[in-house]
Amino acid sequence: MTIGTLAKMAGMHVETIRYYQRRGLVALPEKPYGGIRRYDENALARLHFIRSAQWLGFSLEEVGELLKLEDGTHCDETRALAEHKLEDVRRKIVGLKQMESTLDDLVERCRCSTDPQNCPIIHSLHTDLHQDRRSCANNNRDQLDARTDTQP
Amino acid sequence: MTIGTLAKMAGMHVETIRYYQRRGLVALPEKPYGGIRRYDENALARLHFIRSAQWLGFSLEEVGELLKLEDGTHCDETRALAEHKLEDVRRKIVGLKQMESTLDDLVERCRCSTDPQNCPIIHSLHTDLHQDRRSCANNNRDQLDARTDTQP
DNA sequence: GTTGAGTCTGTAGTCAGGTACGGAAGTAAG
DNA sequence: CTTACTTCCGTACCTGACTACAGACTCAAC
Ligand SMILES: [Zn+2]
Ligand SMILES: [Zn+2]
Ligand SMILES: [Zn+2]
Ligand SMILES: [Zn+2]
Repeated sequence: MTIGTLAKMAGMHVETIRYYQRRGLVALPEKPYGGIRRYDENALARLHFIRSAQWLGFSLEEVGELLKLEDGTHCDETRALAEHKLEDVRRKIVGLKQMESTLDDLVERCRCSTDPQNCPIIHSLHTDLHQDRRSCANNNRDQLDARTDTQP
Repeated sequence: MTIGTLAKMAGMHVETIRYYQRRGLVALPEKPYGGIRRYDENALARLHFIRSAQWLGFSLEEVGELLKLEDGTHCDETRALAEHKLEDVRRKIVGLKQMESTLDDLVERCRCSTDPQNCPIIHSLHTDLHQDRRSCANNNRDQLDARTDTQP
C-alpha cells in the first residue's frame, strides 16, 4: 500500500498521516533506495486506533500515551487515562449545560417580551450574567476556559 | 481610567483589551497629543458585555454581531443569534454525552475485567469504536469536529 | 530631576490539529 | 518514451483567543 491508498482506506488526508508520523504516532516504514514507502495492515490499524481514541475525546498527545499501552497489559494506567478523560468530558458537559439553560431561558424571555425597545437577551448581557454567575475582578480563567470552545 | 485600571476592573489583561481594540470590539478613545488614553464606564461595560457573551459560548466574531444589536431594539436578529448558539451548544452536548457513555462503559468493563492481558479499553480502541460508530472510508469530518475539542 | 512603573505601537509567538505548497524524484498507463 | 499522477521532504500557513516582547514615550512619586 502506498501512503495515498492508506489515506483513502483510513478516510484521512495524506498530509494528516505525515503529520502523525512527525508527531511520532505512526511509524515511518523503510524506504528502498530510490523507491517509495509501503504500508501494511498494521499501519491502517494504527490509524483506526488513533481515530477511535480521538472519537473518545483524547488529544493526540494523549493518544500517544494510549499507544504506549497498546499491548493491553497495562489496565491500571489505561483506565487512569480513560477515567481522567471521563472527568474532563463531564466537566465540559456541566459547562455546556449552564450555557444551554441560560440561553434557553434568554431565548424564551425574548420570545415572550412585550417591549420591543429592550431585548431581554441584550439586557442580560449588559447587566445580569457576569454579575450573578462569575466573579469579575479576578481573572480566574479556569471556568471560562472550559466554556469557550463552543463553536461548531 | 487608564487601560491598566480598566483591565484590573474588568479582570483581564491589558493585552486582551488591546486585542479587542484591534478586532474592533472595543473603541480606541482619543489620545491627547503626547498623552495617554483614558477610558470610562462605557468601556468597562463593553468589556463586561463581551465577557458575558463569551460565557454563553459566543465567539468574538459573534460577539461583534451582538454588539451591533446592542441597543436592544433588534429582538429578532438577536434571538436568531441566541437560538443558533443554543443549537450549537446542544449539538456539542450530544457529542460529549456519546463520549461520556462510551468512556463510562469502557472504564467499567476494564474495572471488572478478569483478563489482565487484554484491557477492554485498548481492545475496543483496536476493534469496536470506529467500526460500530462511524463510517471509516469517507472522511466525514463534521461529526468528529464536534467532538474533538474536549481537552480542558 | 530622576527613577520606576505604566502606556503605546507594532510585530511575533503560542496551542492543536491539521492544511497547503514547492520542487524534485519515482511510478503507471498508453 | 512521454505524460500525468503520486510520493517525498521541508517549510509555511490556517483558525481563535490570546500572550509576549522590544523600543520609545509619558506619568507619578520622592
Ligand atoms: Zn483495562
Ligand atoms: Zn484532564
Ligand atoms: Zn429580544
Ligand atoms: Zn452554528
